[in-house]
Amino acid sequence: MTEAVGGRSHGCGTLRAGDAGREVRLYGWVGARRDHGGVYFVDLRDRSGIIQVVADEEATEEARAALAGLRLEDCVAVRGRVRRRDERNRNPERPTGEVEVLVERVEVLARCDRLPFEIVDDLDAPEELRLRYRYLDLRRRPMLARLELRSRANHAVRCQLVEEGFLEVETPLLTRSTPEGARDYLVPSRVRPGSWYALPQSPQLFKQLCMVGGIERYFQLARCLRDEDLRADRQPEFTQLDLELSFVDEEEILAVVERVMARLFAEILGRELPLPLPRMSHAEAIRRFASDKPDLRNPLEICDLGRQAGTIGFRIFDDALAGGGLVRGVRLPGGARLPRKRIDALEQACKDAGAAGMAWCKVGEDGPSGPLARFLGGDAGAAFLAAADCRPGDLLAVIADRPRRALVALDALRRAAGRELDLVAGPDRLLWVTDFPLFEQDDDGGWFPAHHPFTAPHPDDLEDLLAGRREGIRSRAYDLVMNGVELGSGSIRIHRRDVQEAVFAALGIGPEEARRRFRFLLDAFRFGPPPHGGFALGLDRLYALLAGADSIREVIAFPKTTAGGCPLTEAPAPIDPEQLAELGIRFTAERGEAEKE
RNA sequence: GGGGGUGUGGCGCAAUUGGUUAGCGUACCAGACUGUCGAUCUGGUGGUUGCGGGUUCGAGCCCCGUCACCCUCGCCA
Repeated sequence: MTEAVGGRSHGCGTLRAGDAGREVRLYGWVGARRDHGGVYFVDLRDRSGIIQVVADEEATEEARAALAGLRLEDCVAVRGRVRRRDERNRNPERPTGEVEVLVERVEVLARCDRLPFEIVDDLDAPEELRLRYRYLDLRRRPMLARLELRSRANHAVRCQLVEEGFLEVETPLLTRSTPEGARDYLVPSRVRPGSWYALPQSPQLFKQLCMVGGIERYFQLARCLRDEDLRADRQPEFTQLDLELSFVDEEEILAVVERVMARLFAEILGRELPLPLPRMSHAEAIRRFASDKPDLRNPLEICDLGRQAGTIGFRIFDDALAGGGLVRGVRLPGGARLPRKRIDALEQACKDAGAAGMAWCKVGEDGPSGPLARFLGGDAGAAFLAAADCRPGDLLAVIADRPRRALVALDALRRAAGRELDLVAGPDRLLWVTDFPLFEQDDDGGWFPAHHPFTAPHPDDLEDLLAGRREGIRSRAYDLVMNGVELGSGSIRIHRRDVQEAVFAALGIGPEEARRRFRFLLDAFRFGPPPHGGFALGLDRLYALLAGADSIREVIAFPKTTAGGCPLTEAPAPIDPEQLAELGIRFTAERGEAEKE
């Protein structure tokens, strides 16, 4: 490669005692330097690992000077001879710690400026800074390890599915708006001014078209784009393992996904994932955990106090029930010993989740105490506590609110209580949540698809659906949940025209609107569509869990900030007026001002 | 769109109730040191306290606005 050193012969991290005496040519970056005024050490690092390069009295004066002149993170080539270290100088902390490379020749390939942050494993720098210099962040071992994990996991997924007869198919990025319900990213068409592409929120319709096309078993590591606000577990662009199968029912789809998960557990974590995974209906999950993605490592459960809450004379409960709301609580076994401050923290968690407050009482040997206690004196109070199965030493926390908000608060309460009492423990807990409702209702009473409008209804509810009912209709949709995180979801799709029409009708989508939005799919379904269904697994979330990372940004090479920006490229950015003119686009005055400069 | 948090040399932090010249570690620069391994020791450079305004004799600290980032509710099937 370079004339002075010669072509690369080894990776730094690969050298072992058996290589002693060998001449090696290494390429990499300068890590720590240690200068003893006569003997110089440099930790040379490449992707394979770190090796100590040394210049002592055996090295030429020129080589010693060259090594001593290196700075942190210079990119260099080194030629030298591997030698075994004296016993007292070995470093058992490192795989290469038995050897070192006596330098013969050093060539600086590129100097490094002063660094914005240190290249160390336990870096504590602002994330924004790490993102602006992501290429430096990636030099850190933990980042490299996460990207390696991601690459190995992607490979394992592909191997498993190809072995099972799946075909990897790429679908368009420039497409038209699809029915997922999120905001689209739009791309203007130059050749057809006024018309726009949409970037895919998922390949949903294309994979169904693949089924009509006879692919039978499709998969893709698909990039998906949604213009919505971000979170620690949400990016505007993310990757999902998208798959679809023909001529199968739920059982085969769930089994395939389970085998993929088991393979990932085996290859990435080195652990066996016991199959089949447990299943729970959506209704049961809501009832017991106030969540459609319960963390089963948390043993706390929700109790419904709606029947007793109206009998104790507490106006907040009465009002909630009168307004069609819920009164439900969480019993914290042994929670009576919690100090007031910790209980306040629980209430704050409920308030943060949108609840007006949290009623609570401690249960003692001689009756309840705390704010709620004065309503719990008589038989009604005893019945109330009994309904929650309270025993002396417990803390009972109760939420009374409109149904949706109550459930959000109860979920938050359960999570916070699990944290406060340190109850969330044990091995990873995966489960299927099944029998989701087909439709959900927004606060204005409008109905929308809980999954998407091509989800098949549960066979037992088909008659009700065709009769025009919406409430309580179950679907053939299912979610995969791990440790309280929704990893993915899927469903059996509708392939019967009358059922599809009934669903559209239930959603208030008339025949014209249906044709306008989904014509290509409805057309395709005229030509002998096979029964089919599929699944989509959020790989960023899954890999974050497998890597033990707090945020999916840690397993994405170049992630966005919560405002959807990229600190590295400074995207999104204003563009030239000429580009806009060519596309026939003009900003409104207000926006135009903002974009000027 | 709503709520909360953070913002002080490149980076991590400190600075009494508002009070002298904004301090420490690390990185960086220079010097010393022949076996270190996140080397050590000595010395040094480096700050418009995110930005704008206000209160005050006096603001890193108090008030208002704004920006960026993070968390969260809505939103995202």
